[in-house]
Parts: sequence; C-alpha cells; structure tokens
Amino acid sequence: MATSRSYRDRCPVARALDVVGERWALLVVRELLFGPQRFSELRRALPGASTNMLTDRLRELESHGVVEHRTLPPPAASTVYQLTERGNKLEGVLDALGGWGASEPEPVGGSVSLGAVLMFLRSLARAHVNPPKGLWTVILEGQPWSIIGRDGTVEISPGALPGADSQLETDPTTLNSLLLDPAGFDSAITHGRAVLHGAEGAPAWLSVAD
Amino acid sequence: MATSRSYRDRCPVARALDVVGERWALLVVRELLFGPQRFSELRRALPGASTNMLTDRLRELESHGVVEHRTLPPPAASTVYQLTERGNKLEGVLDALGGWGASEPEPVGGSVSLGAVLMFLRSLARAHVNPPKGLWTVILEGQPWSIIGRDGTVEISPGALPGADSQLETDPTTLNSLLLDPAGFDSAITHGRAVLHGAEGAPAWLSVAD
DNA sequence: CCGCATCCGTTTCGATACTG
DNA sequence: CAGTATCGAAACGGATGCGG
Repeated sequence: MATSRSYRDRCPVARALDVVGERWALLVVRELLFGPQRFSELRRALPGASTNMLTDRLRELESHGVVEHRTLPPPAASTVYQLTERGNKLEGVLDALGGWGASEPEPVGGSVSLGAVLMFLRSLARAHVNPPKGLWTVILEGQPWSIIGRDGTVEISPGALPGADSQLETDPTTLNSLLLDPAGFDSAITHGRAVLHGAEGAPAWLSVAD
Repeated sequence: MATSRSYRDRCPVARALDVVGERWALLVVRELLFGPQRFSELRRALPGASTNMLTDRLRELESHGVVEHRTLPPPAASTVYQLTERGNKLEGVLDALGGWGASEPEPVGGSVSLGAVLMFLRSLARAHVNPPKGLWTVILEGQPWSIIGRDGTVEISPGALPGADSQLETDPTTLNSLLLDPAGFDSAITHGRAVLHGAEGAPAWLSVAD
C-alpha cells in the first residue's frame, strides 16, 4: 500500500521524485505553501483531482514527512493539512519549476487556484526593481493573507495582521488578471469583482510602475 | 500516445508539470543534461524503465520541445537524443530537486547512473570552498567527459579535451563511492575499479581536503 | 545490437456515488 | 464536510518480436 513505487536510484533527484514525483503531489504542496488548508479547500483549488486522489496523496506525503494534519480545536472541530518544516523546503523546487513553466503556453480552460495566484503575486513582488514596503491584506476564498514587504523582501503569511495599509477582497482569477494587467484595477473595483478597504487606489504591491 | 494529461491549471508550476511531470521524464532529462545519449545508453542508465516507456517519454518530451533527436553521420549511423536549449534550462529544476532529495534516505538496492554521478560530481565541485581549477577527463561507460574548472566555476562537457591534467577511467558506482569517500581512491586504483592516466594521485576535483 | 512496436498482467488514475 | 467504495480508463512494467 504505502509501497510507493520507487525509482531505486541513489541519485538525490530520483529520491526527491520518489516522494513528490507522483501526479498531483507538487500541486498539493503548492496549495499548502502559504498556510494550512482543509480537505475541501484543496479540492476546490485542484478541480481536476478526485477525492480519492487527494486522500492518497495527503497520506503519502504525510508518511514521507512532507505534510502533517492537525485537528482544529472546537468549535471548528475540522482537520487542516499543513506542510512540515521539511515540506516547506520544497519552496525552491516550486520556484524553479514555476520559473521554467512560465514560458510554456497556458492550457485552454485553465483555472487559477489560491496557491497559484499567491505564488505569482510573491514572485512578481520579489522580482520588482524595488520591492514594495508595507503591510497589506488580501482576502481570497474567504481567507485573509498578509503581504509583508520589508527590508527588500516580500513574504506572504496566512491570516490578517493589524495595521495593514489596505485590504483587498477578490477571487484568485481576478487577482491573477490584475497581476497580469494592473491597469484593470479600477474596472475590477467598479464591476464589483474586487473590493478595497482602508485606502484609495491600487495597493503598491500591485502597481508595476517602476 | 502523446495524450499528455494536462492539469488544466494556468499556474506556471502546473504548466511545467504538464511537460515534465510524468513518471521518468525528469530522470531522462537528468541523463541528457551533460550531453547527448543514445537509446541504449538511456536504458542502461534507467534500469527500471521499460523500452516502451522510454520511447513514449522521448517522443513526448520531443513534442514539447525539450528533447530532440539527431542521426549521427556514417559510419556511426545511430541516433542520439539531446536536450534542446529549452530543455537545458531545466538544470535549475534538477538542482533544486537534488538539493531537497539529498536528505531523503537512499533506496535499498539503488543504482547509480551516469547522469546521477555527473550531477553529484558537479555539485560537490561547485560547493567546494575553492572550486578546483584545471582540466580533467573522466571516462564512464566508455564515454569521456571533461571537467573544466576555471574562474571559480565548474562545468562538465561531453568528450575529451586536449591538455587534460589527468584522466580517470571508472564506472558510475565507483565514482559515486569515491565522491562520498575520497580516501578510498588508492584502494580503488589497486583493485582495478579505477584506472588513472597522466598524473599521480587523486585528481584535485576529487579531494575534499580544503 | 539498436530503435521501436505489440501484447498482456498489474497498478494507478479519474469520475461518480455513497456514508459517517 | 471529510472522506470511502466502486468501477472503467489509462498508464506502467515486463516480455517478446521485428526490421535495420
């Protein structure tokens, strides 16, 4: 059962693929990269993945020490899955894959998940000539995320932090469009696809203008 | 045949995995990372991969512009597979995966392939406090490879170059052991598992001593 | 031998339905 | 909400065979 087919190769690359090389595994890691998620949230983020598949992957990643699950205290009484410290170290792998895959054509009818847009947001902010400084909140799928720009670095963490410069509520697909074309910000606001609180105009992390 | 199942996800990570996420794909890329290889050489390097698997993967990678095949001029009259320029850019992905996978346990009865040991060699040489300077030849599986240390960088290219400081002939498994434990060098020579030409003592790129 | 195709048993994937 | 049960469709892995 847990005999995940091994490449039986002593190479570190093959050993990594023995753990995260199965279908969907790295996409599950991507969704957990910015914070814990529940089963149903993972399911929504990965529309093509069946429930059976998600269960298998989570168990397998858990048995390899990449993921762990935790039962939330009452009244939530639900289960969340999160990366272990070891799992978090896969960030570099995902960044490398994303860097390479960005020049591949987009599939037709493709979706944009929570983890996908957060990775995109962070990579753009980090690639900026002068990374944004400040603290912002973004609400996606009903969950708040903090964008922390400080000392030339940009981090994204789950949950809202006090003192945010502004708070933007939208959905992953809209945010993805805005990252690709920040000029559409006003239009997204007027059409109700995004709601801004606490400030006027597009937040600094969104604007590409030098 | 070329039914590459897509994740239908617009995220660059998923787009990369649409191309190189199938089983064996990245290990094929690993084997081609240091130079062209023929079908039978790939087969020897990947003992667990069946012939039809290799055929499928090579065709698929070729259709995605990662691999290309070339027919050697007579009298060789054989076919070699090599990475395209785009395929070569996967080096960073393999490095990241290898860096992560190095702390995973080695599988029992694992093999060591040509590409695996060359990646290992290069990563060790690059991680050295002062990378080796010089030109050496290593012969593995009957093929010569040049180790070029210059300006603090280390490159490995296929074929022998004139003026090498020394030439070491051995097999991937022995070389892997020597990289893990350079003290075994003399023993490997005396037992005939490695043959050294053109110099005395272990080549500089092998010695770990500061 | 090299590159590949074909056949076949086993494993995995993916969709739907169903249960606590 | 968080999975399990089931089942057909692929994909994998091994063996064999065929034309250069």
